[in-house]
Amino acid sequence: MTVTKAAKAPPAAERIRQAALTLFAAKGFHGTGIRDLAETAGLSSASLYHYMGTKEDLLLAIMRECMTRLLTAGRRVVLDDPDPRSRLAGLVQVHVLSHAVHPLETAVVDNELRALSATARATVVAQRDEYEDLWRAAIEDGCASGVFRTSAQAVTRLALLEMCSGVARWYSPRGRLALTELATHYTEIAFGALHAEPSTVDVEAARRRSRLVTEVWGVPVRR
Amino acid sequence: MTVTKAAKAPPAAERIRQAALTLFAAKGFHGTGIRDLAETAGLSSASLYHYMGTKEDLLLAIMRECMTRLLTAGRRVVLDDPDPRSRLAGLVQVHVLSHAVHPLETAVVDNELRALSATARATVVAQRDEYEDLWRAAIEDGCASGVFRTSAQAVTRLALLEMCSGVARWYSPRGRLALTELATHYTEIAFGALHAEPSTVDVEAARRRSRLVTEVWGVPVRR
Amino acid sequence: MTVTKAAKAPPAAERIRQAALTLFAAKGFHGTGIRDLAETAGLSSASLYHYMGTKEDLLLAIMRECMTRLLTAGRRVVLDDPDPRSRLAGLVQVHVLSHAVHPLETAVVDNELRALSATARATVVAQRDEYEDLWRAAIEDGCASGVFRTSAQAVTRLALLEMCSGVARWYSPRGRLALTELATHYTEIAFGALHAEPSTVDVEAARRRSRLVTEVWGVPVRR
Amino acid sequence: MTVTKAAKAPPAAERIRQAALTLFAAKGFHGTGIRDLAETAGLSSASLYHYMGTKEDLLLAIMRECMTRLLTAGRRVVLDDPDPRSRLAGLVQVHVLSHAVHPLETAVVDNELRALSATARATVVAQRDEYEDLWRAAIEDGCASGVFRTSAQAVTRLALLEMCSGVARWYSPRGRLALTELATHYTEIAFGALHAEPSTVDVEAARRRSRLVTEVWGVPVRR
DNA sequence: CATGAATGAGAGTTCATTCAT
DNA sequence: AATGAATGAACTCTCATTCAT
Repeated sequence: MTVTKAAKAPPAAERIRQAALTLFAAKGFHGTGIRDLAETAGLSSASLYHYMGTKEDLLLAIMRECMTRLLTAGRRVVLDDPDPRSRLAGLVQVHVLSHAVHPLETAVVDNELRALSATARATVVAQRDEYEDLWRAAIEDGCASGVFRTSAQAVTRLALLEMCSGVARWYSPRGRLALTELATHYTEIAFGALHAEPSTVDVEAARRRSRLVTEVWGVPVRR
Repeated sequence: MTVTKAAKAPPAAERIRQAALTLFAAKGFHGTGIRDLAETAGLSSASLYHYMGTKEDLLLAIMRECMTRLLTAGRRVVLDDPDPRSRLAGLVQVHVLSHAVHPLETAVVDNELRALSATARATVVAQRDEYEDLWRAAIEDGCASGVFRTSAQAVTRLALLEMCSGVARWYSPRGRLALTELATHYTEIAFGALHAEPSTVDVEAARRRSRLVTEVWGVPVRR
Repeated sequence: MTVTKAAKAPPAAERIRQAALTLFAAKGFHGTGIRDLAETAGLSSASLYHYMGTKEDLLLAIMRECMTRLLTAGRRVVLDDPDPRSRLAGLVQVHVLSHAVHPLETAVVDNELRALSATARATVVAQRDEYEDLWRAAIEDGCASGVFRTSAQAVTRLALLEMCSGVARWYSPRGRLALTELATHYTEIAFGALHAEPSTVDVEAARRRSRLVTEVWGVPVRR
Repeated sequence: MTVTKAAKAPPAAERIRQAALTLFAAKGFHGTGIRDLAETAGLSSASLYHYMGTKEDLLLAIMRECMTRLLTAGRRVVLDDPDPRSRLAGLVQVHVLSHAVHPLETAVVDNELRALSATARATVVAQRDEYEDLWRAAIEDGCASGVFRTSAQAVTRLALLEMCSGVARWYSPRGRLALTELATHYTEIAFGALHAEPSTVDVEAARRRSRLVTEVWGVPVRR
């Protein structure tokens, strides 16, 4: 029956993707051998090539998928929350939750861009630029309407982005900090950095963003 | 004579260090071949081994030196500024300036820890932990004395550290932002994150920290 | 019905043979991969093995079939034309026509013998030796009866054989030279090399040999 | 002393060239593995790459060198013997001697062109075309001045070239046929094919061409 | 001080082939 | 009849490193 089948091991293609994710995140693209991947995925190295092109293709697919998810989530936030304050709060929360719940994917995107060939890299950089533009616009709009204030928008944007991405490097779901608290905390810091009025915690909005991240990644954001 | 020699190209050992720094930062440890290093340093690959041990030794030396400089600077800040507010400001400024002026060294420390063997990594991690402890103590003391306030000290510490380290990833001395402004800006964000009174810009202290970074790295911090 | 089926694509086994012929001739046995074959034949690589044994079996079958046809044709010439002059003319014409009309098969036999294992190669070499013996005997008989003259029969035989086989390497049916002219031309050269009386063109004999090649190969020799 | 050194084994680069020559001729480019080459040359497979670029570079170097020698010899013949009859005789003799004495090089040029990439192949094909043009001009001039006669110059040229190149496939220096006889014999056949007056053997010219081949290849043509 | 020569190990990738479905 | 899945062995080539000179 289909029910019993659901308990089976995931198919090879998925196992390869998972192995690549884990190893690329842990040891880097160049530090990961094809034979590492094969062993972790439980196949022979030759069998990998049934399911993938080159090792670089595998990396590119992972990065593009991750960036696509981030972009999708970011765009949804922009649509759902036109107001600059809640828009930025949404971007921060979606970014932080994505990096906390999917540290492997996001770390690979952050660290392995240089491993891509020039043409492949360009496609990911284009996605990243588009994503960062959502942040840029939110800060710009907020400054224009007076709810944000900063002497250097670009610096603040980059500082906040690096700060939020850093979550992928240290957050552990086993730690004592709940995801919602984490996201809230980062929102507060971001608002502080932009000299905005302290954010009254909008529980409903936070729940919405948690559901959004869940939906976009296809993996539940617990708690 | 030695005087005329001073104008010549730097000695081989220094050229190797510089090549390693550049390449490890640009392509990662595993992405950098010994022949890359040799070519960039202007030697044959065999000649490298007159000046260095293994490739990993080279990486370890770079990382330990960088961490030692950061630690030295951090400790000096702690000695010079016992007050938690100016202490944290000092730590932020020293960290930001170090990362802005020495992005190669700091990026290598941040990104290539995983390339080290377990024992080598432990020594660097110990340094890093000691360094982070300076931040932890500053935040803790500030919270204890009421000048700082945060619902999760550890999270704030990590968020600020990631934010400040991120400078190495994007700051360009060719950009329009001056180093002093950069450091000031990050201090403001940090104070905002800790709900501290806005920092009145202490020009004298800022100069002191700039000199400190210059001294510790042996390379002038311009402007 | 069989009639409608006749218009369809050839069956898989024939498509494989044709693919092997084309690819072995164009890229050599070792330069042709099993996946090349499969793709060209329009099957999966696994499906190939329903119709063939190993890749070498495929090569061997092609070579033996080709040699069998050449031998059959050669033997028929010997039977039809006992006179050394017309016998040699027949051998030349049959060889030249076969190589001009079937350059793939003949090129594979000429170039890929070395790709066969020792035992397989021996069977083809035996056929080739038997075939060359028909030429040897024709030249020997002609010299014995005084219609041919050469200071080194073996050298002349090998020179003529290489010359005639070379046709497969350059003749194009799209060129301006008709097949019958080609065959006649080579006969003249052969007679010159053997100091024979110039051959009066025997149109009827030429037609007979053209029909013979058609029959033996199962493919019409046009014009 | 240098004298004793002269008796030593040839240097690695030369051993590699010799191994490549032998193996490419015997098993073809694709049939020859890098490990075959290494073993035959007496090095490890990694060491090969001290002396060569890719396997294809090695093949290309061999082919270009061979074609350069043939071209050099052919051009010298054209300069030394302007008269079409002796010119063609010279081309035949130089070609036959080169192929008999250097069957490995010439066989590789004849058989492995298809193994080269398009750009590399083009350079060799250009040389081959230039070489064949020497033959074309000799036949054309001879026909124009009436000393040669053929109904299809191009066919005759190709037939003669294939015939002469075939020598590399079967001639053995251990056989009973002397090189000078071989060259003379082929000259006679060529003259017969062109309906030229039988060539009175020009011993002096034959010696000159033997010396030429010796000189161009740097290897003595014995007898 | 500097390097050419050399290599075992391993890189990513393709090979011909088998087999359960 | 046909194939997706799978693999051990081999492929070309590069790796970090050593050593005699």
